Amino acid sequence: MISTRGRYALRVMVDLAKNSQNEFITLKDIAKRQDISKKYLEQIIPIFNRENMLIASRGYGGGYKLSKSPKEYTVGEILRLTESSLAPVACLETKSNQCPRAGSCPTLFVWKGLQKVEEEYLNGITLQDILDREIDLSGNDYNI
Amino acid sequence: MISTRGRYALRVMVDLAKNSQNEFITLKDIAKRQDISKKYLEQIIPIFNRENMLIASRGYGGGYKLSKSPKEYTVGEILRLTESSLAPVACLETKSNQCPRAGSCPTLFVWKGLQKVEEEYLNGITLQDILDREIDLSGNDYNI
DNA sequence: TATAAAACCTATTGACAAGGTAGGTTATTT
DNA sequence: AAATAACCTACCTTGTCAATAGGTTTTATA
Repeated sequence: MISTRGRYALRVMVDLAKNSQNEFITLKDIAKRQDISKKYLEQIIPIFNRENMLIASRGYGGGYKLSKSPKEYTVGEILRLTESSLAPVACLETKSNQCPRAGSCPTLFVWKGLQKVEEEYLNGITLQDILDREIDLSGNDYNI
Repeated sequence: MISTRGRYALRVMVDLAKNSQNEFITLKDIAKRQDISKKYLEQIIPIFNRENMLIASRGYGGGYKLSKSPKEYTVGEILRLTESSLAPVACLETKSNQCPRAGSCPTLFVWKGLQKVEEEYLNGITLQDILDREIDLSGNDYNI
């Protein structure tokens, strides 16, 4: 299950994509707009700065803005950076988590396939896709 | 993330599909074969009995067997019964978990789409598919 | 009919991660 | 200098997972 970290991160990125016309947006504003604890966001969002996905500016007049066009961010990469793991089962998380029966496990391919399906889906959606979709939705949530 | 409950349940069902030629198989045997705590399985497997997916027999000579053909069980239904939730995010779990912003949330369609992709994948795999696949794999895990 | 063996039931526990809160430090503009 | 913003690190509370434990009920066999 995707945790609040990943969900909040995505909402912040969408907020930035939507509200920044090349000027810096403060986390304070985003936190208020999204109704998320600013303190909590402060430990999530710097991750993207380290990966050069955001440009940060400290001090008066500072804030964040995207470093690239919204179509160059996928939901998949945003979640990979913020979620502890996107693996659908523990035995696919790390090598050390791999179970000793992996070599003969008849169900392993099920989980590998699930992971593939998920990742392909998440890698196929960009921030721009979300912005485009939002225009369609404007005001209702019936058409999904 | 799929928990041990769901993973173990699937392994037990595959074990039954594979090892039962219409006779009852004890949880003791399955637990030993799968190297899973029998006591733990005892609180998972009766779920399937209640749903008439398994036939249980108590007492001497008793055990479990499938009530239908392996091709009539999907991974999806097995997981839905054993996992607390298959929703990819908390806000899709229950109505009471739905967030107040749902009506205007620009990211909600992403999660709904993810859920759909996952469920379609899991509903598309049967126990028979797993048995068939196992023959191919026999002894190696290179071809996935 | 006693006994063994099986499923079934319910409570409890220990560990761990999620989801924050708190209090500070560093950088930058006015 | 002062205000404001990002950034860092430690802590804490709560809930769930993954079992373990100790029983009860059912049924075939000796």
